Amino acid sequence: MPKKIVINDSELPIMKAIWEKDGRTSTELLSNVTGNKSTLKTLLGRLVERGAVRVEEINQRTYRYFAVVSEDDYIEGQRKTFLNKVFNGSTEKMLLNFVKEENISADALRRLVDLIEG
Amino acid sequence: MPKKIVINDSELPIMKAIWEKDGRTSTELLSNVTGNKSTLKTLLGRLVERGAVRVEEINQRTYRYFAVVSEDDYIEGQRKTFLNKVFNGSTEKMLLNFVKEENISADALRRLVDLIEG
DNA sequence: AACATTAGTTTACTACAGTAATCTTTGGTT
DNA sequence: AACCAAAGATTACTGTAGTAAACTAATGTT
Repeated sequence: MPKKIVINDSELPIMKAIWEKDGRTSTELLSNVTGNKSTLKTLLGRLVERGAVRVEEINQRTYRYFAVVSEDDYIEGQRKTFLNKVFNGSTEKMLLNFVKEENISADALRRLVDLIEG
Repeated sequence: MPKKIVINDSELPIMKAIWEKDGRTSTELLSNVTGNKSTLKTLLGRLVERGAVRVEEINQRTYRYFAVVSEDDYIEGQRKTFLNKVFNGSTEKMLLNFVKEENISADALRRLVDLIEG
């Protein structure tokens, strides 16, 4: 199995910017993320190192950055981790908790039902 | 605001054991958790240090452990973090994703609707 | 051409999670 | 009383996240 590529919290804003628009140069990219530029550059470098992001060299001073790990991959990983860790893998328990604590309306649920049933 | 008490992943099994039954001695407690005893003892100590767990001394060699951070507190923290981090705080997006990816049935949702509407 | 600006690389430091061995008591056993 | 087993405390080591300064190279500006 290809070992799971981790994206940690400080790297996430950078990934989000890449997901938002693939193939930007680092300048474009990082101008869309807040924080110390040097730090951001380090984080971007680590993402590349670990294979979450792919670089394409345009010329000696311009690189374009592309997501290797997709947002869906990321969400899936987070969802599964969360579900297992907090609700022992039970979607039922999870749903119940969200509905109760996040005040999800009956209407919102009905809309979901409609969506499923087409 | 009372600063948030973090419970990290390796500590979680210990907390779960405490939530399951409050007030056990460390021996009872840790026998319900797998892993190297020395490690577990360290983790339990850190939980006490950080105030997630409270100790009551019975006598010089026996202590009982009680949860200060409740399971609900923990779940709430995790839920909020997850929601913000992965779905930018949108319960709608989150629900949609779970329903799609975790194959939640229309029936399960209807049961939730009933529950809400009483 | 000299220089400042800026992109990208290297180095670095702290905090903390994860893991566990060792040391120190102290209560139980022979 | 002597000793052992076990509880708990102390110490410790590695890896990685988070943060950022310093260095280097290349480019555009005057």
